[in-house]
Amino acid sequence: MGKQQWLNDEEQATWRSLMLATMLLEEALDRQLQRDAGIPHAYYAILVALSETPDRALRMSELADRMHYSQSRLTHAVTSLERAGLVARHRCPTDGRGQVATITDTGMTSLRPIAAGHVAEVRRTVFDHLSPTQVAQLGDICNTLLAGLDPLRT
Amino acid sequence: MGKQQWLNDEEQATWRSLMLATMLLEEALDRQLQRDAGIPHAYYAILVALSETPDRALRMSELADRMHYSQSRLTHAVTSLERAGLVARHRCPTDGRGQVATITDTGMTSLRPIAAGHVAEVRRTVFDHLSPTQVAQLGDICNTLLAGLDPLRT
DNA sequence: TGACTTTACTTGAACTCTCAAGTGTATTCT
DNA sequence: AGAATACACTTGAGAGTTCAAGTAAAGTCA
Repeated sequence: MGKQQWLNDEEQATWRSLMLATMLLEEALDRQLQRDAGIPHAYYAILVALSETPDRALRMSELADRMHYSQSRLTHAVTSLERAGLVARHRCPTDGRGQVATITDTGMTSLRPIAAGHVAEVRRTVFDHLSPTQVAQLGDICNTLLAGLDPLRT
Repeated sequence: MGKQQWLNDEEQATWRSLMLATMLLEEALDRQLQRDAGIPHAYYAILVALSETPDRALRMSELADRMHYSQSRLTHAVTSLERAGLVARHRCPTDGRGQVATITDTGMTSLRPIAAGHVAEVRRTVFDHLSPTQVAQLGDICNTLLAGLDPLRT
């Protein structure tokens, strides 16, 4: 009744390919970054987000929102990045509850070669294999899914 | 030289959408299974693999290969599933080093409604939003990527 | 046969993430 | 102002994954 319960053959095949491809892709990205930079992909993404900000700093909550990470996840991550000297934390001047995370000079300096290695891996695993048409198709498909997955998107 | 170092705008946009979509999708799948079945997606996949096998049993190494999990990951997972009574482990009769994992009757009985709930979530998050053309495109793209990601594939 | 190597799996520690609970600071309401 | 509530972030425990090291049973070869 209403919705069918199972996937048809084409959906099934696509689903299995998607699950396997995303799993292997994430593993490849994590392995490369862990090997060459000693940080997981999720932490690298935080550094990138901070580095792209005008003053290299963001409130914890704003950063968590942009990354789509939970506050707790972000706190743990920033704690670790702080220990590594790549990020610093300061009290927010305008809100006593808040904290501002900043990427340090060391972080910025480290990031450049790390980003180059990461992009090379992204090329190697993904874009080297896809035609421009496929890149466009994949982008459309992901944006379609995001509309359903991410209620915060416009 | 040779390869360009960065991504162009279209690649960049596709890449960010892909990373976000796969992250949110996995979170949705894990949350649904954790909530309704008390197991993570990776463990659910093990149950499915065992249930699809003729005699509901597989050698640990064979199972690890099929799942693309490390031996260690599988050992930990099966240990947990065994504690939950969903899987059993026996010594392999033909190889003293080996272990055979079996999905128990309890496991099989539990699996049916769990699978139904999972498939509903997959539909809700993915296939309800994609046209048949997009499903085919996505399948092609993933298979293309898998050829590069998974050296074990023919 | 007996040493050597390989294979199959397990173990334990370190790390990341989630979830629930906790701390301290604004904000709101009367 | 004072009480109640909401917000920003942290903390700690539990669970899953990885990695390196460990155990034990085959297989190999002199």
